[in-house]
Amino acid sequence: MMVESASETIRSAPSGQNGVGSLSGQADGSGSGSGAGAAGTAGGGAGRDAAAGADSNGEMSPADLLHFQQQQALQVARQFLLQQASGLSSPGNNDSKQAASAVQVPVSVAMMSPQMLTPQQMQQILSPPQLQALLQQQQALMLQQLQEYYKKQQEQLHLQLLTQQQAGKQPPKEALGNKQLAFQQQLLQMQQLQQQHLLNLQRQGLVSLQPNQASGPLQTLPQAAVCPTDLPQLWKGEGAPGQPAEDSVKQEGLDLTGTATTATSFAAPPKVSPPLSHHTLPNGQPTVLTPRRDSSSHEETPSSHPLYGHGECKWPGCETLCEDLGQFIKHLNTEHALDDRSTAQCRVQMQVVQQLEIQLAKESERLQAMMAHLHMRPSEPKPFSQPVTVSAADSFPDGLVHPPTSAAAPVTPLRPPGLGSASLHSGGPARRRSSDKFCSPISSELAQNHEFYKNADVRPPFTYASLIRQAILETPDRQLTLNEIYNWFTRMFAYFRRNTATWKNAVRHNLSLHKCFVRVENVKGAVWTVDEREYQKRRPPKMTGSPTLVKNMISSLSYGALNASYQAALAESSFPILNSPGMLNPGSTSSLLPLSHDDVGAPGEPLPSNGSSSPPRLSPPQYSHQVQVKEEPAEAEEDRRPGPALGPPNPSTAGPAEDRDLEEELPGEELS
DNA sequence: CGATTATTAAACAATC
DNA sequence: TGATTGTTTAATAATC
Repeated sequence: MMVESASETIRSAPSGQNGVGSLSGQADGSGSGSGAGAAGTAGGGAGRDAAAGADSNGEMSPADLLHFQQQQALQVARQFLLQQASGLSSPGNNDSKQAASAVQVPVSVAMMSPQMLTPQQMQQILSPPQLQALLQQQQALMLQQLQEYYKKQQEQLHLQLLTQQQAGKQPPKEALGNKQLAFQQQLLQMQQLQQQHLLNLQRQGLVSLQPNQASGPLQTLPQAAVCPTDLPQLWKGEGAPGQPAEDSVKQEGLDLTGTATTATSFAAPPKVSPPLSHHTLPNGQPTVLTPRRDSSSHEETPSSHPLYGHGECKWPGCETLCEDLGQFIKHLNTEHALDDRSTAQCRVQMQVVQQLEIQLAKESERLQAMMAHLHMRPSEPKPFSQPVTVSAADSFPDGLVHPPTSAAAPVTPLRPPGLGSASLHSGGPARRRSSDKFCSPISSELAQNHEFYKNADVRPPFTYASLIRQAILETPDRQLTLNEIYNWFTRMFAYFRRNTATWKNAVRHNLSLHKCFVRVENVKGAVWTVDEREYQKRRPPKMTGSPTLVKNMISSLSYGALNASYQAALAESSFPILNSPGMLNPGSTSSLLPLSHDDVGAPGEPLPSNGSSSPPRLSPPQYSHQVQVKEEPAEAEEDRRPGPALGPPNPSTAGPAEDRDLEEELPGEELS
């Protein structure tokens, strides 16, 4: 124990190395200690890799942003729990316990002290569906509030318009026309705002929240997470355009800034004191919305009371205004003393809570079903998945954003749906090889949960080696430059959008270390390829002798065989899509899986009988198209032949087999 | 418990 | 010159 804790503390130090230290509250607890210990040597701060750290600085924005927002989502959930808990406990301690026991959500846990929970703990306590449900509710609530808010603003606008008309004594037609136009535009834009916000809420952690947090330290963030009224502020907020993220949003946000400000100015509430102070409140009065002039009081009284807010009593059905807390307490004691009426109201409140909980359960069930539906069949034409992959190059920075996909499947739970609880132990490093093993072929699992990993800051349960291999094999020509590999990582995994120095180093390390990765020189530089034989060789030793080995070998063999045909069949269809320059994505995700049956196999050496490099039989259609459309095809071609690679459908005949078989024939070997 | 593998950190050289 | 790319060594944790 001591050791662990020690290592933990130490570990935090290196995290700072990323400069981004701040946010790297580092929930991930990536290394579960491991390397940290090595920190003993740490003294000198990485001369070169520190430089890499700098680069991480650059990337921090989108990536860390994402991470951060996820945290916020958790925070929201946490608050929700807190409120539920307090809502239950405060009104009447009498029956609250029974009520609590009834719930499916571990309210009991929540009652302990949700605030103390770390995101990880939250993740553990709440199953993803539950969390999701919580978030949904929260969102629904906020939406409601938001809509009311905007409705009010619209009314105000109407009013304003009317008064202007009257006051202005029938301004000339065109003037009026203009005004109306402007007005309509405002309405329109307000609607846009609404939608925008809605979207944001839906994506919850995935997108926006841009402006402020860039500039501000994160302390401000946690609370800012949701309050709808904050939005105008955000928009106004001199929009720190720093973020590369989310073009559309940014853009829209900019548009809106102007109008937003005007709109708000109509509606009065000065930016600093939003009319409604708090989101939340499952229990009660969304009425909070009413813009209060004297926001002064509401500004949290030092020792606030859960039933007191906005200068008024929040006891159900009672909105008595109280100047200060003292007065409120007095009011509470007189008006809501322990009597029949109060207890009855308390009971009602409990029922409300119960109802909510039931609803929550239902919603979470529904969510689960939805997720099951969406994730269980990767082959299905992903409705939304056009995003990303703008072809290797620089795609990554925004990889996380746009996908409408995120809108739909967005915040996804914190655990890959496909996996059991196994893989995630909160910070647990992915080193669990268990999952990496045969039991879950990287490709299929990746395919299944690929959306998840893309958006959730969760460490994928695969080894670096298998990931690298996957990246390489996914490309048409089975070769990638180091940088492209990096990009693949960042594109495919939210997790790898942070701590770049660390994992990039690991990637390089793995490339060098494992024989299965072969570096091929190019005119333009070097690319990395996979020597499948080596790769397969690598695994068996690990589990040598184990009874499972045999089993696995067998299964893998059959799997491989099956897969071969499957792959062959798919080769023609999916590949082109994959490669096709223009469209990219839609295929990418789905095509991804058939591609590599990867890890599964690991049949010792059974497959490629040929020790030598002779191109094995296989090779049916393989890549007739090969097209390295990718852009930056340059290097690809180089390797084998300077000529325009595109043409020859059948490369095999083309060149000197030797070097090429190295990479090209790989697919074959895999298959058979 | 020892061997193996994976991860992380870090130093360093070569190259861009 | 600084950044990137590769190699290598070491410490540590997890697994078998």
